[in-house]
Amino acid sequence: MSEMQSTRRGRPGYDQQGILDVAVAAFNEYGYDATSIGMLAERLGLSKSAVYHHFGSKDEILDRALDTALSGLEAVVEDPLPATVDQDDAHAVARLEHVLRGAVHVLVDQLPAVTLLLRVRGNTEVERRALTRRRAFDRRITALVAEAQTEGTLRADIDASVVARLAFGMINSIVEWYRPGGREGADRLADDVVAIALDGLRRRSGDPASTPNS
Amino acid sequence: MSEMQSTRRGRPGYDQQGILDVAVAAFNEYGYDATSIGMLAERLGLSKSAVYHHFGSKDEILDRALDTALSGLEAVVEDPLPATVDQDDAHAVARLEHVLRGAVHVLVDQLPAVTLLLRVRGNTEVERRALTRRRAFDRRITALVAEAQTEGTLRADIDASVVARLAFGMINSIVEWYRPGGREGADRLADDVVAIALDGLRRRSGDPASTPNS
DNA sequence: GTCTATAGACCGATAGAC
DNA sequence: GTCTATCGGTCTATAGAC
Repeated sequence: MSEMQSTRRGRPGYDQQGILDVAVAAFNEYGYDATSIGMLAERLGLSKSAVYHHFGSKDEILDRALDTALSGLEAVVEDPLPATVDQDDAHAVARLEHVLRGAVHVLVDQLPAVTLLLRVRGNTEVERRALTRRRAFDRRITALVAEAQTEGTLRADIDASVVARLAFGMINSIVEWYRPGGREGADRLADDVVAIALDGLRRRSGDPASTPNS
Repeated sequence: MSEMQSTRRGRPGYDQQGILDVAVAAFNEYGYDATSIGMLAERLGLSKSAVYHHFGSKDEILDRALDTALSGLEAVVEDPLPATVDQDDAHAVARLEHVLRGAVHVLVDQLPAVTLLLRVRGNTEVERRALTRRRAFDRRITALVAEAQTEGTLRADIDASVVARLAFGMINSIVEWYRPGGREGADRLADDVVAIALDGLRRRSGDPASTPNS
């Protein structure tokens, strides 16, 4: 967000966000380590030194990109439910469904940054800080699952942290194949994820007949 | 498999499999690109040249490791169901469940190799060949899902390829957190995956009460 | 089968001119 | 804000002795 291409003056060139977009795309394409500053400079039509004018180090570029993804995800768990379905006996499961849908949307809206985040392994200090924030996010999801199990709306025969990990494993895997402009929109995709995770794929007696809509 | 530590003769040292194990562990820890032959040599207690005696290139090590994972997964889809539940109206869904469980087991048994496979992005010829084999595997899963939808045992309101991708996204995400020797065994984990994917997390009226068993 | 030594290329980062 | 030039370091791979 920040300033867009509103009132930039002086010599034309890249601002930090413009360089960031190109860098994240390259990191996702080749991997962070395999992407040199020289390659970024080439893609930007700049020299290496010009890139170093905008960012102090390669690590700093990564840091900024990961913050974009993490901020988006953190906003999802902090976003309270629009108080429509409030205060009944399915409060936690409704919040969980809300969070699952929100996560799918963040993932689709910030696809490059989230893709980068999910490939971080913790080999540098910047990466370890990002993983710490990711784990805090995971703990909040696990707590939400446990709450829904306690209120009786979620099956309680599977460990809450395993549920949280598998559910978000399913969501996170979307970055491996989702491409904007495809047939599947974010809303539809969120519907599919929620349908599988909460209600399951198996058709039970009493289900209405349905046909594929691809 | 092949020969194990049976009848090796001559100067003691590593065979290809021994080097492979160390290499895959290092690739997973630091990433393939960030792992130098020098680091492998150091871990093995050998020189760089000694490593090049066993493998012609870094790429060849990767190729062999990916083949291990892919062979395991391919064996799962080719493995016919033990003909117990054969020939009823739930043939395809039973085969799908069998494949889901088999995939979890391969993933747990060959954790390092599968982990490596799932991080391949297709930047070299070796990686692209591996991705081609992975896509062929995905297509067979999608076909199985479509078959189960046609026979009426799986809900048909979600595109078969989306179902296949999300289900295997959930399974594949296990490599991100599963560690051998943990509380969760492979069988138990496969139960959990099948329970969520096929029956869903939501508790429905009529479900027996249950308690967590962590 | 393992070693030392070295080649040739590329890396991240800096200095300083314009 | 962008450039050229360059430093010190690391990488994959090869050559050849033992």
